[in-house]
Amino acid sequence: MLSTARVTIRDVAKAAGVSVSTISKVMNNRDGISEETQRRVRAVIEELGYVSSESARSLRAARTGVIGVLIPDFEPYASEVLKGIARALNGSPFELMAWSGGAGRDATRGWERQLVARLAGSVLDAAILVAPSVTSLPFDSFPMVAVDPHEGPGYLPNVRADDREGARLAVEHLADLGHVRIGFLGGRKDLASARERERGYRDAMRAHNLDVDEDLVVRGDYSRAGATEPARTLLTCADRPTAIFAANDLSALRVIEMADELGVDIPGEVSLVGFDDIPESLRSEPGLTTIAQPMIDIGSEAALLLLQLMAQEEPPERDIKLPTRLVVRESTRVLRP
Amino acid sequence: MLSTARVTIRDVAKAAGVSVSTISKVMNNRDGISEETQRRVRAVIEELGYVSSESARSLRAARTGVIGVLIPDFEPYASEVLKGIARALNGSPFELMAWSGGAGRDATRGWERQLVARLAGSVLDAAILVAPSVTSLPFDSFPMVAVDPHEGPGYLPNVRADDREGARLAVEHLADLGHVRIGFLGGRKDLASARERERGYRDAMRAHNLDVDEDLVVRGDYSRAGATEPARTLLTCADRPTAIFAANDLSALRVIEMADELGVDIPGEVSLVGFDDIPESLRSEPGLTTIAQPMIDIGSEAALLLLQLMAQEEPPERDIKLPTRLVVRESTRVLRP
DNA sequence: AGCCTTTACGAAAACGTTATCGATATCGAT
DNA sequence: ATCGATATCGATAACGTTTTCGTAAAGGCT
Repeated sequence: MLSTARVTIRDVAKAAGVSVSTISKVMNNRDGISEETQRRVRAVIEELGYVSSESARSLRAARTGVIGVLIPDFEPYASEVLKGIARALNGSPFELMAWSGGAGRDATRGWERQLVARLAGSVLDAAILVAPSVTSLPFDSFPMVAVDPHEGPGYLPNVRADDREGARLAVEHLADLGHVRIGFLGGRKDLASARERERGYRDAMRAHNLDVDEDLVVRGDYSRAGATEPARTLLTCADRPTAIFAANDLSALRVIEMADELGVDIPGEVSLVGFDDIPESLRSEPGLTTIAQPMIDIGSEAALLLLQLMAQEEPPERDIKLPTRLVVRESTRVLRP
Repeated sequence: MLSTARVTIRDVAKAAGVSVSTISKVMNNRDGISEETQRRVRAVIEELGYVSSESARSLRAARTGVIGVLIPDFEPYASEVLKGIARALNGSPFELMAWSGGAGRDATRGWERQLVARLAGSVLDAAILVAPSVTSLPFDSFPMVAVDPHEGPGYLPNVRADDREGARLAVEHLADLGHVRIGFLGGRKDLASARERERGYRDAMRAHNLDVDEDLVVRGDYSRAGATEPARTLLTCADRPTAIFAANDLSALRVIEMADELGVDIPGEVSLVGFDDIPESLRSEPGLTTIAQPMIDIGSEAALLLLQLMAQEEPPERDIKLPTRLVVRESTRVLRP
């Protein structure tokens, strides 16, 4: 049982007294093999515990039956989207693989371009790209769907939240609480979502006749670490804002940590709103008021869209935008003068 | 740019006017290639946008630089563990891949056995198995670590929670609240964790001089769907228990749904404790009292252990057991007669 | 009996890489 | 000028599959 060498299709062929091609045909349920031979071959396969090598199969075969999700990192947002994708693919004939290549060496040309090139057509039959940052991809016949992509509609078929409206909800909530000096901590500038949320922020500020102090507009990269300096800037600047809208929850959670370090009370001195409603936001102290986006549904919709693309069907909608909603917890409070 | 055919190493060789071997050597930073040639080759690679095919490379090369996490499904528990693994692997030279093959056709011989056989040695350099159910795996030289495995210590190097103690905490909590008729909804019987939690339940019942009514001991499979019938049994049986300890949160959440359907009030009529403390438990109505296990830490520890194994180091401990703790929310209440 | 179709199987060529090893060319030393 | 060492590169054989195509045998038909 504890064999060190892999048992190959050749071993099976030899043991069964037939050719390699026959084994392959049996494995893939091709016809042209007699019942009798099939039985014998299957018995040998079972006995030797033969399983075909994925890389060899991928290399040769046209289809692999696996759908890949390419993500920058296994962070909370991607994890939730993944759950949704898995749910939608459950019962389909496809296997699901998630590959995180963000930290890879060659970030210059876009991690997703590299990953797609490496995996497309051989390892993968199709892919869902989460937060891709490149404009074009060198593959036309390869089915792909983007979630929270770089470009807006028109680029790849994509699924996203209504980022602008969500941002508007966030600012409106703060304005309703009486806040005037509202700072903004932005996200990865290469993503449409970050730009849209900033637009929503500016729209809503204007709609409420509030001035945008450009000193209070800073940007991170959606990651926890990337939010450190922007958060410090906002919390320590001369005329500190009384409220902050962070473009995603991970950044907002970093603001909470920084505030704690700096002795700034949230929501006593500063109110804070995030975006996403990742599970972690529920556990923070104080609980984070945030704009919830339906991450699981986004994943499911993306998977469904991809399935349609793979079936050569023209999907009814190639730019799917899902609604957000405000979730009020403890990180926001009425401004007291 | 929109080329339909893949650009192979041969194309690059032709374009650069050198042999295929030279391209390969440049790609892999082997020496024996002059600076001058390297520059020219790299330029062509850049120009053509060449990226080597993962499957071809996997097939031939000894190492791939990829660590795989094999999970039955992208459900909350596995997702949290994945976050921990990703965190520990961040900064390491390895890429991370998660493959979900549980739903695969051939569940008979154990999904992880199939997956390992398919991926080991070619696609993957090493693997972390989450909740594997097989006793032995046909690979000795392939580094593997199990999380929440079938067997207890001695099988594969593994990381797990202190399941028995956790279960004890759960029952003790219910007993302290005055409950006597305490039901148990078990998990996948092929996993050690499920057996340990049941043992912990029985231990604690005995320790509190409570009888275990075998009619109140039912079993699911840790999944939401699998908990449906056991949950119904417990909630509709003649002499209904006043409290239920579910072996994991997913099952507990199903109990909440069932109770809602059946018009049973939680915690008014039945108290409920889960196990895991997955993010979803925080959002349930009522909030689920549960035994928290450090899923992220479990993932990190597993990754660290795997790294040691891959470096041929003998790890200080091959059976890592992490502590649990009781988290009281709203699904449990003092028994009122 | 002759011919054509069908069935069952095998030989061999891919798939795109990496690794081994041999072949030049260059150079310094005798 | 000869020799041996060193640098640079290319042919070629793998890696483990799938697929195409050919072939032999068997069967059905006139």
